[in-house]
Amino acid sequence: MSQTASIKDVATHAQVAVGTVSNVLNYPDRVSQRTKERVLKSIAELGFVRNDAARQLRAGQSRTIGLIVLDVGNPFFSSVARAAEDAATALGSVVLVGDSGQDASREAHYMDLFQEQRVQGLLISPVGNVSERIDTLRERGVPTVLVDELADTERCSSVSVDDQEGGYLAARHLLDTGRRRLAFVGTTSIRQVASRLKGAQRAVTEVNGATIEVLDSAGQTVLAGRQVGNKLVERDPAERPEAVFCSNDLLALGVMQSLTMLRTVRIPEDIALIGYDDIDFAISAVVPLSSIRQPTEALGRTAIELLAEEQDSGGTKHRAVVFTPELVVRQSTAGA
Amino acid sequence: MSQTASIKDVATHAQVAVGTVSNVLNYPDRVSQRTKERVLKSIAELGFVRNDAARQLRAGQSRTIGLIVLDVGNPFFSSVARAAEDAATALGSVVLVGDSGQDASREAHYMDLFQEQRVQGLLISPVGNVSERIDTLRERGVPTVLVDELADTERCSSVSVDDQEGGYLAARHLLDTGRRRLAFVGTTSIRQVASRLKGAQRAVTEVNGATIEVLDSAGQTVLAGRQVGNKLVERDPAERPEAVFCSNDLLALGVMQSLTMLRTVRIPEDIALIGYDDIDFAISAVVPLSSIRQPTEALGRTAIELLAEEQDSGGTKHRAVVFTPELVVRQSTAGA
DNA sequence: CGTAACAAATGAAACGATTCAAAGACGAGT
DNA sequence: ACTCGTCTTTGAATCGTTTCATTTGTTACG
Repeated sequence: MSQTASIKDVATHAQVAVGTVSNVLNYPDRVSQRTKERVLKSIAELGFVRNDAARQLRAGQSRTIGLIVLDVGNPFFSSVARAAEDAATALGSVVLVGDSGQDASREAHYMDLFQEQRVQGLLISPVGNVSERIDTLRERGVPTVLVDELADTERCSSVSVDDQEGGYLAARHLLDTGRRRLAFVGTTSIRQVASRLKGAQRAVTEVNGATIEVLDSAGQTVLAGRQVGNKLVERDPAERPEAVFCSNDLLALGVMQSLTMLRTVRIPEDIALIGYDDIDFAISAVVPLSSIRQPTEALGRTAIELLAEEQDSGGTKHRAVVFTPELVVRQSTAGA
Repeated sequence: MSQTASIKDVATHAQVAVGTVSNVLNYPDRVSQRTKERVLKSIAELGFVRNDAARQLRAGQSRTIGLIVLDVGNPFFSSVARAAEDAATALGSVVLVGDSGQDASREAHYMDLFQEQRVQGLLISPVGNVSERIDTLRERGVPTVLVDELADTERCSSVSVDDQEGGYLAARHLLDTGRRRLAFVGTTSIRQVASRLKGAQRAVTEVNGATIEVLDSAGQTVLAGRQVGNKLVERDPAERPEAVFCSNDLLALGVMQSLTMLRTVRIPEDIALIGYDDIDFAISAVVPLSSIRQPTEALGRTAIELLAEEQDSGGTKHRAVVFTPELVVRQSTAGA
């Protein structure tokens, strides 16, 4: 009783064949009421629990879906992850979450892991170049859905938000409220960030005399934001931008901390500030933060839906769903 | 080539026995240089990837550790989870994270799941009464470590933070800064929350004329905090508490949002506010939030260490590690 | 040259579930 | 009593890996 009982133990105990026990578990209708009861009783008495490894081995596939995100600590991703989990649970699957931390080797590590686990499918916000690996996976019947990244629909499906449009919305809003010398803060090596910048630059070209300066940050965290903010504070006031667009809210909150720390810079009077993602904490910031809202629940849910579509079609049909972001105006970009 | 190659395919391709391939993977020293190279070449050519299910089945145990938290969206837990993941990775294990959402049935669901997966061990912040299930698991050789909850060391190990002390520290600080009519906000049905309240009450009894009112919240989220905050705003100013102690920072941020929304209540002049957890966002709040800091990284890391100890000792030795929380004073509780 | 000692390679058995062709049980119809 | 059809049950084969007792190959030494 100390060790775990197997289906064979249950069969012996209930005096039936192993196949019958299996049927009770998987096709209850095939089994007569009497034996079903007897088997269930034995299962309860022995405390039998299915061995998922054995089941998977036989099935050749797990009921697991792999999800690789750039940072689980980032509310944007944790929200997407939660939505994906809920949707997957409804389909009887489990989501395994891996955090790449924007590190290509960690990303590769998780891909290896998921491949060993024979996951049903993969949802990924890629860091490195993973297209070859995705091709390999597809050949092997493991569909992939890119998350927060537009896919070539020849290869796989994707759910994303129009980052260029989001960048445009943010910059346009800053320009519309009278700011001209803008700064962009973000890790531009990340594709989404680069797109947001591109959108912002487009908005800037539409307005005469507007400029945008790019400040690269070491990551997309609150800490990285604080570092950039400190540099801004050190500058001669005349050299400071009139408005700062951060590629996510964590960065923006970090920048805000630095700027407001010494009370020499006022937000939004001296410098307007806008973030991206509209995380829950944006509204509670020192100065409530304007932001670009992304439909995280829809992203997570749709990712799972597309994965199911891929599976149903045998990995032949791909679809790229693009959501549109939304400007949320708060005090940090109030009147010029 | 479309389907996944098995170890047998590799063996055939490299013209060796399956056992040899297995040895190349698991005991490279037992294999001669020549064959090792040949096998590795075949592995690369066939794109062989280990089938983890088969390996687990044979091993009788997985390299997976289950972690069940109350809410992954809560930075406290995501930080603990990340630390645990890092520590587990160093030991060659993977952490599977389940979010119970403070729902006993979801918690049970994840426990079932983890048991089917034959996890190496379980880390859990319990919601419901799980002690019997933990006993069952222990009998079956699956050690459990309670996270953020003190364990009876007769049964299992635990890592926790002294919640009563934390509650005491928070309330004492409010009292020390001259506040007398306190309010406590939290979901008191959660044990940690109840302990924090108890500690706070202890501090209150030490000071003449001090009182503490308990406001139960529907959950421990920003939203729940906003609801409580709205009720406070609706009250006659004379009826409002002088200081509010929230059982976590999310709640506190929510309360802060409500109180500062209409600018009728000033923090900390009219109402002082202190939270719990000291999440990254606490410092960036409208009014930087005082809080009680918990050593999340140490919690996660130690949890994995204790799990390893349990495994080494065959589940006989248990240890309860209790960390001490720390008061972090910011503007939200500034001078009386 | 014989043999002991060691290294390397072998391949069948085992892990625990699912599947499926085959056998068994039972009742109805003739 | 016999056959047919339906419902239930059986148990061997299978999935892919690891393990380990055994065989095969090689070297060293007397």
